[in-house]
Amino acid sequence: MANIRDVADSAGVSVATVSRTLQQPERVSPKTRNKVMAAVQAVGYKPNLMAVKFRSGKTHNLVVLVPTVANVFFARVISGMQEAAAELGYSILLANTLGNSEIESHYAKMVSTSQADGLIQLRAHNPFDATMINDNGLLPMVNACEVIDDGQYPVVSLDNRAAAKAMTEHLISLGHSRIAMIKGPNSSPLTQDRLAGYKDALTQAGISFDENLLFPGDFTLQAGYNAGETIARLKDRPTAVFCENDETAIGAMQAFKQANLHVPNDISVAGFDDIAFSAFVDPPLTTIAQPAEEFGRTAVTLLVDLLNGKIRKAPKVIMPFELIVRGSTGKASS
Amino acid sequence: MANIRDVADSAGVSVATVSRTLQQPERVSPKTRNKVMAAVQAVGYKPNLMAVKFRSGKTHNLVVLVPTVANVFFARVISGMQEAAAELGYSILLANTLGNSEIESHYAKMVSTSQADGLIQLRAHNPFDATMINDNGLLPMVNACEVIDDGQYPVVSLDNRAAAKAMTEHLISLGHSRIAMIKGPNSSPLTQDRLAGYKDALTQAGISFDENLLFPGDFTLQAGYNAGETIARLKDRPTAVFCENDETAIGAMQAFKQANLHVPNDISVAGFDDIAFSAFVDPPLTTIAQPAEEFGRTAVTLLVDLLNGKIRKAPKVIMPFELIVRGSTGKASS
DNA sequence: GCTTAAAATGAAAACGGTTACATATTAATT
DNA sequence: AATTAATATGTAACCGTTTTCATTTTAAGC
Repeated sequence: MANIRDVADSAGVSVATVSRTLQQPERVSPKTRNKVMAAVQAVGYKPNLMAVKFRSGKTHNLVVLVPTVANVFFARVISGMQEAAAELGYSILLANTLGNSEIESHYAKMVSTSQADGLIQLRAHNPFDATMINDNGLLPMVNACEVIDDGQYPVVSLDNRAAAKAMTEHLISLGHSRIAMIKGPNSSPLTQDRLAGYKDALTQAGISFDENLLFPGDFTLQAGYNAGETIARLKDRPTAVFCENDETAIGAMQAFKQANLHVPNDISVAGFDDIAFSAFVDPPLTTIAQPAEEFGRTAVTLLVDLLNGKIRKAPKVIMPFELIVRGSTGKASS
Repeated sequence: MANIRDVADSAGVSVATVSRTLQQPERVSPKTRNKVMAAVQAVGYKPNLMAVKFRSGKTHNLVVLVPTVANVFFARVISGMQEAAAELGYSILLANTLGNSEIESHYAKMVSTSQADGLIQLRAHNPFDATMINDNGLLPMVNACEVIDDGQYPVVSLDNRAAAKAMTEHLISLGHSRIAMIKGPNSSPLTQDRLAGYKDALTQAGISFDENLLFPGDFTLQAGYNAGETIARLKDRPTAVFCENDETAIGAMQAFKQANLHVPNDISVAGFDDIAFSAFVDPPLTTIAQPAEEFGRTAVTLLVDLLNGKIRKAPKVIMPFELIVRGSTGKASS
């Protein structure tokens, strides 16, 4: 494998000149620039980027911790990240953590071991023990989507509370007053925020909150199905179910159908995220759309700014949401 | 940031001893080992892995080119990869190529620029121009899932032809003889193989192949929906539709429902892949299950063997499939 | 044409580890 | 206790770049 010295010899210049030609072409005369470029071609030179990154101390790699790439919403976020990263000259190292904190640590350590410049977390908690904290005590990190905002790190998030309130208001406006909620994991801030928004809307409409209408879930199809089965069997069945994500909603709808309940005539179902499948289930799912790709783009941009010292105080970016009304929600069947 | 020299000074030994303590602990006496370990703690030493990888020439990174992480089947494959990689001491660098050959090149070049040791492709074609081919003319690469087998690289694949034949036989056994197929992109070898299997079964059953029952698609929900709409409108409608993946099948089912066709009474629908959603649509989808995680594990294992020179001739691994019969296929309504 | 500033280039020292080789220490053998 | 082998440690070269600093070349100003 040809190295920079081979190029230098072939071009009859010093290695410094070769390096400069490649890094800052304007700093070398057009004449030598051409000589060097020709030599690069001639010897088939490919810079050893491991050496470059080592020497320069900048890897231009960003680690992204994603709970599971199987989540179609995250997949869209990742697409946005990759776009923005490419534009800014960075590579994304995607870590599919599966909620496993060992895997999380493994990849997070890439920052403290100089394999990556910064970190983006799509799932906010405090995964980082002291061993992976860098010198000034703060990792170059951005939290996106699911954030715990302790003011230390930049965050890009949705106003989940407002979105959940908007969806609940939609259901109330259709005449529903017994509205169940299938939650995400209690440990998730998303769950808390969406629950709060749900309560906000109830309170505002003068509907008293009923703890018994809350059902546990974990954002999976199966959990939605399980909760749906339970709900279908209730004597005093709610007329609407608000699910904290679309997978849950699709699972619940399936359970309702198998229990011979018609959606939305017998029971309305609403989701959250607007994943691609939601438009193709029967009936199509009413949900909250999030600008997923934009989440990714913003997170990357923020992180790169942070790395370049362009950010002093940790900013908070709130992304807009949109209520998408489809066929799965309808008038309450009193 | 403390470096190896700081540790050496603190422990009162040479840098070589520190390096040995960390890399091959058995080669240093227990006494100094303890001294060094204590010093590592004391100064908060974190090896600069960029330096290690540069010096040793082994990055222990594997690049994985995935057409789109949004494909839930690929997501499972990736999970398997990450597992196997972790066990073998490798990191997966996931590249979401979106079919964009620039992104593909960008990440594939990580191998020729010493940022990664090898490459796994989940979508086989010939993306690599000469500039990214290494010295001996061959990249350390494994093709998985969707493979063009030119005998040069190890492959891990499914017998798509046999699987498609099995599914078609299933439909024939239910009395169907007019069986449509919604294809994937023609450029994909998967499409060709599955089409061949479909024809095999028809031929074997003495059913003549009808070109007009072939419908274009691209593995997306929308494409399935579009094809489904077309099929629903046909005067001489087929009684079954075999879709080359589950997304397509789910899209088609939705179109059928909106056209007031009942699945499977009016028309049977079959998919391929057995993604999680398939069990939760109405009716649940008959499909072909693939050992997705095992695909990933095998691909990684193969690549690491290749890197370690344990493989001489490019092996071909064929993974098993399973026909999963659910509610979307039923007796032909003559 | 001479002086001076600016631009282009080269020599060599880093960067932070690993590792071959030399040397010192310890253990084994007689 | 002396000799030898085995083990432990140290010295220094090296990996392929970038970058500082010194030097040379070119351009500018008068």
